Amino acid sequence: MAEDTKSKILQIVKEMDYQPNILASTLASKKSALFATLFPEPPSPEGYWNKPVVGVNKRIAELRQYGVQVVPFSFSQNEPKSFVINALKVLELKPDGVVFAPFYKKEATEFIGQLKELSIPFVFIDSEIKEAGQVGYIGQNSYQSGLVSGKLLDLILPEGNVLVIHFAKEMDNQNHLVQREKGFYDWYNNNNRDIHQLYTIEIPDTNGEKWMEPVLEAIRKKNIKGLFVTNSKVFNVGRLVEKYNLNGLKIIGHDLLNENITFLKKDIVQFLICQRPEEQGYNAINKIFRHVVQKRVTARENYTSIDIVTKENVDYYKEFKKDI
Amino acid sequence: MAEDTKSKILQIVKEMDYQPNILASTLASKKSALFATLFPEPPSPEGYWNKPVVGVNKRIAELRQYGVQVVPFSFSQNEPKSFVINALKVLELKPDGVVFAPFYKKEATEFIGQLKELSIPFVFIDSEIKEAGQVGYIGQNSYQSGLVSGKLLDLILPEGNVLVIHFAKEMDNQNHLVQREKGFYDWYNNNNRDIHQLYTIEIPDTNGEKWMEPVLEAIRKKNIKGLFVTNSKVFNVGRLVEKYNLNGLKIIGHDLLNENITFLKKDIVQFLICQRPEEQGYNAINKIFRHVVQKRVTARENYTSIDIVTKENVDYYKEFKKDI
DNA sequence: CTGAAAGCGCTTACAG
DNA sequence: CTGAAAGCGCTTACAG
Repeated sequence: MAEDTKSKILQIVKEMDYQPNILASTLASKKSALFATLFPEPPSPEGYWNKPVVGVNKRIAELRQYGVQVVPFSFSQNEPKSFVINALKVLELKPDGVVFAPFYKKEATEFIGQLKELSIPFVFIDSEIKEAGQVGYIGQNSYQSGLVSGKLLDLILPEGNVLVIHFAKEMDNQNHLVQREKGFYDWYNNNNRDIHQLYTIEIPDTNGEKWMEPVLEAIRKKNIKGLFVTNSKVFNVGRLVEKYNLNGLKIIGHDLLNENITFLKKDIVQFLICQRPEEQGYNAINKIFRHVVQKRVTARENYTSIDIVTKENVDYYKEFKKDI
Repeated sequence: MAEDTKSKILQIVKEMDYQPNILASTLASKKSALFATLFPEPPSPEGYWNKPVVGVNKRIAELRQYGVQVVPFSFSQNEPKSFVINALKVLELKPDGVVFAPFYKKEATEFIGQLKELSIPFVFIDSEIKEAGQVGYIGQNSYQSGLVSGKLLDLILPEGNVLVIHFAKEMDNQNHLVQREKGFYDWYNNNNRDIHQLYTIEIPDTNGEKWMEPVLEAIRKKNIKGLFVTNSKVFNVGRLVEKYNLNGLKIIGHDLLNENITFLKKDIVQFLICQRPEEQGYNAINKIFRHVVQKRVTARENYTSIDIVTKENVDYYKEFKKDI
């Protein structure tokens, strides 16, 4: 076709503001796509990592019409090797896209190399590795959420020292729990709140109640009045408080697990910092779908809001609604 | 067809888990729908009521494929008559559904009667009238959000009295500003916080700076140390604070207007209670669409979260993202 | 390389 | 009342 005819037509297309009918387009094209997810395995049906899966499934159900399918994989939160094994399974599947949590920095980096070799696009969820060639990241800015936690604990704690608890093991510098801790400490440092002394403790294993001893000892010997738990496992501290009848403590943790909500309502936990994990799962699938199937450009980083949840507003965060 | 043949077929349909292709369905059916919105007119391009409109337009753009159109109407925030006039225009249009803010109780009730007579379904946004025959409500639980404001101001205010400011006029009992005030007072009453005395003032008009006088007088004569503004117009108080160089005041208001964010970042305002107005507009259109076009059943009440926003987390609330 | 034809999975008007 | 045919607005394989 002659160039000027072409441009004339495009001109008219523009004038009439023609918008292709996306329904007809996807119906006719019969494209399909296979995705894989690789998330930590929740230790119980109440665990945090069940929540992103809810959002994933919701979006997948909607996208089934578009011929989209997903195969879920998971790995142990205490076993870097299980990440490697399941990452391998993902690669064998040869999916059109992957959504995963780069939980272990080293192992995740290797996996990323393999994905790139096979030209499989990927989206990070929950925590991120910068500039790793990802389509995008869905999750919180962990450092900033630590700052918020610091501010809030500072606000409600007139005196006494503070204990930061990581219920986790194998943490490296990239880990978002470490980033939260860093933000938290920085609140106290940047605002010269040195009337409070800060301590950190790492609890790798909460089977049984043996883990309680060092925490209890720290609380008693170090005049701890405030506690910050860097992940969703703040319910452990709630149990400790009830078992030993501790009172006067101010406690901040993360995420709306049922047991955490119970402790929030009992006023044992004062604030939960939340991040809408179902929405993250939903949005992560949506992002890889838009990239792979619809070839749309999406944002590199979609930071989730840092929700401050108390007894009084918790009821309006519990539901996940994408269906209004 | 014989009954048993029918049931046999339905049996197979069930076994195969047949799901109709919604793309093909809407493409073939060529249904279309005309909706109307009736919102308060924002006093400036920065005003709160521009935000729900953003969400409305976003959803409408997506639904254009489905043959959905919307005609927007608005009314003055100071003129109940303008509500009546524009409600009448809505009725003349004979839309298939209406989304509106029942801003003036009496006038809204009359409008509702007329909508029902014409069998036009409607969705409330921002504030609600209970049991009025609405398809649903999208917005905050205002009373509860008042409680949250009370708690937060209480938390940051060691001593002194509190002034509640309504920048509004013609408020009746149903008004959600009154509900917010009620929740706020109840926080102080229920927790026996009578070391603080509470006062309320109504400012109907903020043209010029004459309105500042009574507020300033109250602050000075009544030992006011904390202020709670029941709507998005807390920036007025910010201006007052800067003009008269007041300091040591603790201020809580509503909504992420740019000027409010500025005062938040300057630490003149300590907390903003927010409600994702763009999402509300988006969801309200979605709700009327699902009801009218898709004949789906939706929830009667979709309470928006009561977001607690500070200097530290505000950056993660500013964007409206339905496009990830 | 170009253009007409078939088909995606439904709905609906219409002939029988 | 029933069932076959046409059509929704696109994509893509294919004949020329």
